[in-house]
Amino acid sequence: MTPAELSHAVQVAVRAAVEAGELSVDVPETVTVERPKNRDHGDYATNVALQLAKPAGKPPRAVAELVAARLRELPGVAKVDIAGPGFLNITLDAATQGELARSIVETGQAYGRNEALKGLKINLEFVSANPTGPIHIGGVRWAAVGDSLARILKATGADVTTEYYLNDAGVQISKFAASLQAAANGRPVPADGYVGEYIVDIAKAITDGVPGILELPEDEQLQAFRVHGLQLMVAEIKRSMDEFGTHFDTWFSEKSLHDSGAVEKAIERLREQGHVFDQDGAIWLRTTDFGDDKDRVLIKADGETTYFAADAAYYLSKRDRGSEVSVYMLGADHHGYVNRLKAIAACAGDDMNRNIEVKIGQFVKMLRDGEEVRMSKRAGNIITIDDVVDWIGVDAARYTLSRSSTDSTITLDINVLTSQTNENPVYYVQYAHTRMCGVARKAVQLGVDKGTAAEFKPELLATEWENDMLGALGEFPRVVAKAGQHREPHHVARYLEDLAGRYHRLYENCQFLPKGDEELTDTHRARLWLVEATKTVLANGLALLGVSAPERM
RNA sequence: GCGCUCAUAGCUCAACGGAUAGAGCACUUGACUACGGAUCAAGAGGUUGCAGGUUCGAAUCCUGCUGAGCGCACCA
Repeated sequence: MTPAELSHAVQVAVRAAVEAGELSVDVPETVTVERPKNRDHGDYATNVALQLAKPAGKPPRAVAELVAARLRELPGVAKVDIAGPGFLNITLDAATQGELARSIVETGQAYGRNEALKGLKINLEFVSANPTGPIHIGGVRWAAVGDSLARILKATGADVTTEYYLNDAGVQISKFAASLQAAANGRPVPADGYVGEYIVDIAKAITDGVPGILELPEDEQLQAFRVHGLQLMVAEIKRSMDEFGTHFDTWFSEKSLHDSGAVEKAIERLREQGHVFDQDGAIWLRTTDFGDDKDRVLIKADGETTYFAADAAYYLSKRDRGSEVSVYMLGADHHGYVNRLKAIAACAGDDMNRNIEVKIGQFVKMLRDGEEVRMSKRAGNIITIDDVVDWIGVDAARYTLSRSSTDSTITLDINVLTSQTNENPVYYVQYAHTRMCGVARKAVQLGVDKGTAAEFKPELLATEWENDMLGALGEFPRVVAKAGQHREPHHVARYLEDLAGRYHRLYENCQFLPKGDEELTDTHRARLWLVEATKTVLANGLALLGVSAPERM
């Protein structure tokens, strides 16, 4: 019996009590059934009686008794206790619980998928770092979290489009081009220009690849560096993302918004909604109508459109392309943008509490020899995505960056991650998977297998370790759904760590295969089903994080 | 000055408003004639920054305070 089925059963029990006239309350739409931390509290616990006590006008324990009496009648339910202030602690038959192992094995890669966000069209934009330099550590966090989130949202039934917004227009690109030109000509980098080895490398790649570029007139030469530099930098970013296992469905060009007239059209649309006004020779969007600190300029007095105008056009583009929920993942230094971005949606007539979500991710701090390594694209002393991958590898990088809530700043100690990689929990999780593969290999060696589904005897999975494991496996779809709904992939990572720990304990306490001269028993077979189910969940979970599930390490 | 985010074990971090706040690492003590010891068992480690409030119940929600990071452009 899955948690979802049990939740439904509890709800039915409440309804029966109401229909029998024993309870006078509205039947709740959903009933929370959770895995108690303390196993003395049964396989599952529900607080439904506590929540219904007040509206029913009865003591919680009295309500609990009414529900418990009905649950006890259900097949598969072994015991129902009332504990504490009125919790219902439910214990299932071993066979009912054990059935889950077969069900998971048969569901395979699809186990964990759910429909919590069924059909919801989500546009997920992340990284979107300026193409004026390599992706730095902050962007790496978003690459890991954003890509994992996309996988999780898909597993939760959403229709997801991932997107990288390329700021390929504007002043920063001009500075980038000027920096390349200066480097190529052996001139000092202009003020506010970009420095760093990558500038020299790209400049060299351009002069090598475009013969005669240094003989062009100054302005033509600058334009050539702009075009080729942008091209090379974007290619470099795409390569890094690809190697990091991060996929974007769309690479969206800011320049295309300007070139196509989308920016002007967006302003017109916002004007029709009545939120655009003229003042001091500039054209403004009245974002203060929707919680922003101040109104924002769309077109400056000199006639130039602002970056904010492109943002507005970009939001409308996402909307026009079918997005119901546009999720922006921004760094903590951009938190001031939250209100103005949401105001764009509101000014366009959308629901700013539903159609747009802006997630703020806290910084990643890196330590080396106990000192913080500052990251600055302009200083040239930067930690790039390639550095991180070289140091700790894709799996460890993705896992480490995905296992914490984006709300918290995280500190990565380079010395620890480079010298003692086994301190990273990803190895703990991956090792559990390799051990399960080892069991499978050993079984083949012994010439035994778990038998057919019809031969599987779920009631033999009765020890506390097996029960713990089954309970944890049953949680997986709910964990994925929660991670998707909260847009927080770290729930999946933490769950996998817990699962790996349970597996290691199970391994210590339950023999899966016959030793020496022993015969293969039904208990062995049942446990092999459980091991395979566990392996399935671990592999599915790691896949959601974009981390490999190795067969050997 | 205004605003956003954060504050949990020595460290890095968890905890749909639920029961005794948990993992990993580090530390102490044990377990390898094994299905991979990259493991397990046990121990120690906490007034969840401080003070109030809300309720059956608060690390979680509300208010104030303290501390930290960040942001407050007709820049991009």
